[in-house]
Amino acid sequence: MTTKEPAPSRRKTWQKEAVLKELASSSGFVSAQQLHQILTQNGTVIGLATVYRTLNSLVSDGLADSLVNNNGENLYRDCSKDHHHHLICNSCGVAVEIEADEAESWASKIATEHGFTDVSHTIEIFGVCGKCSAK
Amino acid sequence: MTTKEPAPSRRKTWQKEAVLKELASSSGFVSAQQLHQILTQNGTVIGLATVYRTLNSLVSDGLADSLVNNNGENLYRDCSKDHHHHLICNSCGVAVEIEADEAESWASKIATEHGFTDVSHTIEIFGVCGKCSAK
DNA sequence: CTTTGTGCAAAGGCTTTGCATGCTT
DNA sequence: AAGCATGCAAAGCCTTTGCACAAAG
Repeated sequence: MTTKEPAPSRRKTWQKEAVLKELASSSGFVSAQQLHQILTQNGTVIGLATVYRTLNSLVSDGLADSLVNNNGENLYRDCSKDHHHHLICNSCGVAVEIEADEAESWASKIATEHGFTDVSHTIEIFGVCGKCSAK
Repeated sequence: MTTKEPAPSRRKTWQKEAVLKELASSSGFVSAQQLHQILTQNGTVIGLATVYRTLNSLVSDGLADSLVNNNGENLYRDCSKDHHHHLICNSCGVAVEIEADEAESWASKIATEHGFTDVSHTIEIFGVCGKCSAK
């Protein structure tokens, strides 16, 4: 396994700015398809492939974070936002932002103990929220 | 979004036993395709679709856990095994099993506080291991 | 005998890629 | 002018599904 590195973005295009802007104005994680749909609805005509490519380059440039949800979709988030995690309802999909200082420090401690550097992590909790389990 | 529930398994077949047995003898998480490949190599002739279906029913029966990795693949694990997490090297792919009691209890505490039930979580740490960063 | 499980192949959904064209520099 | 970025469509992957046949109860 080798870390793949899509070429970083060298040129400035309105497409990239549009994607980044929309990503920034979204709260929490968004999928590439959602982002594309939102842009389209806003009247921005942009190719789906471009959204994917832009998102991927944003991630490799460290401008965005990504994770994979339980449906196998990639979700993206503006990296400049506070680093936090989510508690996601498997039934209605609602995502609650949670404080994860404890987990944060635990993760970095573990990584350091094992000699790892350039550490990142994925911490997401799934379950069924109160409303849904009441049904 | 609604939690889907494939019908639970009612009949006993050698295919199910083979899948469960192989899952049990695997350490950590395995993908459906890996499992199918292993079974095939062992001389067990079984359909890929059957492996998928069996694995899914094992999960809904609570006999197996599943998660999605960064490539969008579903990974499965025998539920009876210890619950642990991984520290994964982005460069060489080595995966170190880590103790995560702290994180475990933190996760369930958070979920409970927010009224969530049927909780599961994904906690994986990525980084570059000592060997790779030395290169 | 009835019903569920299996196999195979086709279909689905998300993401990546090839290629020609357009835009940035 | 030269080269990266974009769009579109085709191709790739993993997973699910339809259907006929085999097996379990």
